[in-house]
Amino acid sequence: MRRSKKPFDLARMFAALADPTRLRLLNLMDGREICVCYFVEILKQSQPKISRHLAYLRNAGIVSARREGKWMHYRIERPEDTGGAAVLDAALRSFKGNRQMQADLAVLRKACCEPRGLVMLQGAPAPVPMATGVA
Amino acid sequence: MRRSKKPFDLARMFAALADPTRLRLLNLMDGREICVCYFVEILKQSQPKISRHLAYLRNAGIVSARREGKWMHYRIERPEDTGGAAVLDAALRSFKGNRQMQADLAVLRKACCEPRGLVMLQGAPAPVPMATGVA
DNA sequence: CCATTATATACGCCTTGACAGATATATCTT
DNA sequence: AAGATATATCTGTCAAGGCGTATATAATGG
Repeated sequence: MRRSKKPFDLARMFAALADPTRLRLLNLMDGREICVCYFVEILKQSQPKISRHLAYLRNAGIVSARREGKWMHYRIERPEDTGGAAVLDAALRSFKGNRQMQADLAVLRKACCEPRGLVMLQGAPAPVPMATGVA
Repeated sequence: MRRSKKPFDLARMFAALADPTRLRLLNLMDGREICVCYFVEILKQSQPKISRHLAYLRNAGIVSARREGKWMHYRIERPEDTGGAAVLDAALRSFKGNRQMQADLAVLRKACCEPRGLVMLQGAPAPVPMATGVA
């Protein structure tokens, strides 16, 4: 049976972006693959809450997950749809000028340099930079 | 009392964009000021529904309204926030590749050329092109 | 002033999704 | 197999917001 590719749902993507916690998660994932424990530690939010928002982003097709032992790594999955990808890129770029987002990235950098400082992150796999995909 | 400018709420803007009807409205407003009756006629949706969605966009600061006699004209209001404006622009551009959006614009063009054909639009003020603001 | 037209808002119903807190699942370690 | 750890899902509660229908408001024309 013909399974024609479902058309990209822009409104759905916007719904996925319509939450401050999810935006912060995407900001942290921008340009790297990163483990759930980092999100929990950096955003200082409950683990179930982080996990639910990640699930939402997964269902919306914006991020993908990869398991590595006990750890789950999340990364941004740029939509194939050109318009969708452009919107997502614009969103990610807009984070650059946002205080909160800058602060989150600062904490991430610090956590990566000295994970022993963050009890939660001892032994956790460090985030891995990725090609951005943005030409 | 200090009324410092409230910071632009990106998540809120995304929430405003997270509805197909509102996206269709924005598409029709892209580059022109246009009267409510056109929305009702082109989207073939109930007048209260259209009006509610326009109110939502107004509250989100994405559009502004201007009264002219019985008619209300709506236009897109680009956010002052650079990132917000960039996201909105990307969204508007993404409509270009969308069937539905293209079809809506085709109906609009037709309605403008021969408003007598649309009973609802007899005597209604025609949409007026605007500078896009996108440099 | 009354009717008509254009638009906005109110009401009631229903779904989605946010949250906290409890619990389930997967993996590793011993 | 029995913890321990990392993450996911379930449960119940609540607020936001979608819809249709009814009604309110604003402007215009007799």
